[in-house]
Amino acid sequence: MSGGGCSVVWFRRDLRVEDNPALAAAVRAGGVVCVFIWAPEEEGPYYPGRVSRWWLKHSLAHLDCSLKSLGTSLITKRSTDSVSSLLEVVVSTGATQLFFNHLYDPISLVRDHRAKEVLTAQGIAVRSFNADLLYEPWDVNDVHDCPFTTFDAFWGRCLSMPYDPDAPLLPPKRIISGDVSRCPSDTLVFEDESEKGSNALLARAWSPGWSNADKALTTFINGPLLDYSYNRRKADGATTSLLSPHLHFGEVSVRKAFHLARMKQVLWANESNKAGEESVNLFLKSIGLREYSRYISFNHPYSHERPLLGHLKFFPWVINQNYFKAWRQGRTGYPLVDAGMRELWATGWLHDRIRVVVSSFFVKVLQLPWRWGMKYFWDTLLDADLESDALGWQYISGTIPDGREFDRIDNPQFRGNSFALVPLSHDERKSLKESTSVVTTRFIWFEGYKCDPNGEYVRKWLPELARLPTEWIHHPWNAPESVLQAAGIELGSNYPLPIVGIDAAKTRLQEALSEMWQHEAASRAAVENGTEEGLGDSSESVPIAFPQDIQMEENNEPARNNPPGTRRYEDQMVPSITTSLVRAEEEETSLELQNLTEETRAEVPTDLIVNQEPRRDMLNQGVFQTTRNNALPPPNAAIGMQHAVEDSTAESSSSTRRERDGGVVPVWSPSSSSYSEQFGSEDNSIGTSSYLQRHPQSHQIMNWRRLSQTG
DNA sequence: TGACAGTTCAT
DNA sequence: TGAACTGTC
Repeated sequence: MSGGGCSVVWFRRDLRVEDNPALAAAVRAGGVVCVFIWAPEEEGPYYPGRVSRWWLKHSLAHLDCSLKSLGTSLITKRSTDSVSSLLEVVVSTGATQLFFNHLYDPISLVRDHRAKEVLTAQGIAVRSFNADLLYEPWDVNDVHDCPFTTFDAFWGRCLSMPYDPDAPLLPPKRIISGDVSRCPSDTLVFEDESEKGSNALLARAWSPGWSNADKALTTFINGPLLDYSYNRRKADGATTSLLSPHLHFGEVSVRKAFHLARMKQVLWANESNKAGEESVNLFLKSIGLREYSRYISFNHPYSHERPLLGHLKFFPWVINQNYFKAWRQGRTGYPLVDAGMRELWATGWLHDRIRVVVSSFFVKVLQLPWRWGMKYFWDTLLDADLESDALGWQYISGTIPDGREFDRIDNPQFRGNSFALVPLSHDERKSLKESTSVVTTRFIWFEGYKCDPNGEYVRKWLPELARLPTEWIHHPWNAPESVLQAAGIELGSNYPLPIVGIDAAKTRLQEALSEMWQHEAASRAAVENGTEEGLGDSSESVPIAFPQDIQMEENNEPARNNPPGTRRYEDQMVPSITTSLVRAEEEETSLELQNLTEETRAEVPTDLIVNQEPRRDMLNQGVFQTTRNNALPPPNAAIGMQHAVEDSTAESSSSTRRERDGGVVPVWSPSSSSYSEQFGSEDNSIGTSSYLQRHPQSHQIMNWRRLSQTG
């Protein structure tokens, strides 16, 4: 044991000992105290769901075990204020240094900045590291030194950076423990009695913990990766990497995954194995999307609750809690959607393709507000991840520049080939011959035939449809009565009729979109006239509250011991999932968060430590520095007036640059505090979608500074 | 080789 | 829908 002068390593979502830069730096510095602080109330409405807490519990136990074998252990603290608890740990152990790895969700950005400030003020040396990304968000910029606004451009840049992502670090061989005799652990409670039964099933399918994650990675790289491109569209999870929950909790290093996959790619390229090469590209792209979600979150910290494209704030979402309930329960009448929702409920897992199916349906057919769907995913997914889920839902909702176009449920295809007008098959013609119908085409749900061609997935999760022939499995509403009878199905009775017809959905979508554009135009006109500043802003920027039935579903059963601030979905058929507290005062909370975050972004990192280590530490000089509006391209005529005005009033900022390994780390001065985010102009339009070309007035990302003023 | 139709797939 | 790709003449 070493006495004072030890280092505290603050573990969060980096629950591994391998390639953990904060841990490695602490080990090099001498005595180490490892701490995990459980303060879920700090997450506000994003209190972790049942399955997510289950994972965390086991991952922490696993980490503790590894640390014990290396010579120390994991101190756990229950808290409602992470920073205060952190300070207590530092004081009680006599530590002089704090090390942690970066997170990029809005709450962590604020919290970590505060931790740096508070501890630095106490004379503690604070250093933070990149353990979660290939490249830090502020290192990936376009030729104007602005952040990218489309994935393709972003990822293209990542793959052509002048320096490779850091090679993964080996686990420490031994850790000298700091003095924790005056720093006892709290017992952390991650599940209540009622949840234990459901959670027990999870252990059959999943093994949390960093070394299990490492095994999963190796298994995937040496096995399913080869056929990843061929298999990836199938609905069952057997061919995906299954790494996402491990990645969420930082049990596996994304850099290790990247380097291992790249090595395979080189190997397969030498063997002229085209499919293998393509598989690696696709796998790396999915890693890239995860990177991009952090990038978006860092550059637009409101992206989990506001559309990034301004005009979408005028979209009249359908506020229908019965639709929402039917979707959650898997009773929409669309078999693939229902199968997916039931799998999600039962297992906490969904194949990526099915996530796209159920969320597209949610947004485009039911036209429910995407944040409701995102919140439900948050509560139920094993790999719930705020940044990735926000990006996914914004993509599906068409609220990011390269997202799915919203105005495309039109004829006759629903984007993504989900609905297609197809000729009747031979069998169908035959079966319809007896009737007098002259129909020769029909709508089917085409996506179903792509990712579940034989209907096995649907039959697995919807046993009531098990006897329906494959021909009709994805569109039972088209099946002849005789077929339904033979399969024991009575639509509207033991399986629902579609709750919304596709034609009705298309009609409503068109009406809603024209309403949206009208409001958008009116708002813009008002702003340009200077009469009514931001007409419509008052409603636009207030997120639609989560549904009452979630909010009001208090759990009244006294025997249950829910974590504070949780609610239940009582209407679900499967018992015992908890959902997080829905904010009662949504508006205030958002505003507070935004202001806090803005404050964070407006300041220079207070990284006062002189770097002694050669490489990775240098990367951290610019940690959580603010934005780069000093490098914005000239205001574009196509961009709304209010932006031009803001640009003209924006303070110019100065920056200095430091050389690092051929790269450059920006260090921003306090004068770069004004934040004005906008899209580049046409000349900057790498990957600009046709949608935006058709609607240049919408070619802007919602300005977050204005939001915080008007929200 | 090149024009053209059919196809596939979107981050 | 439309860009990129495939196959045919």
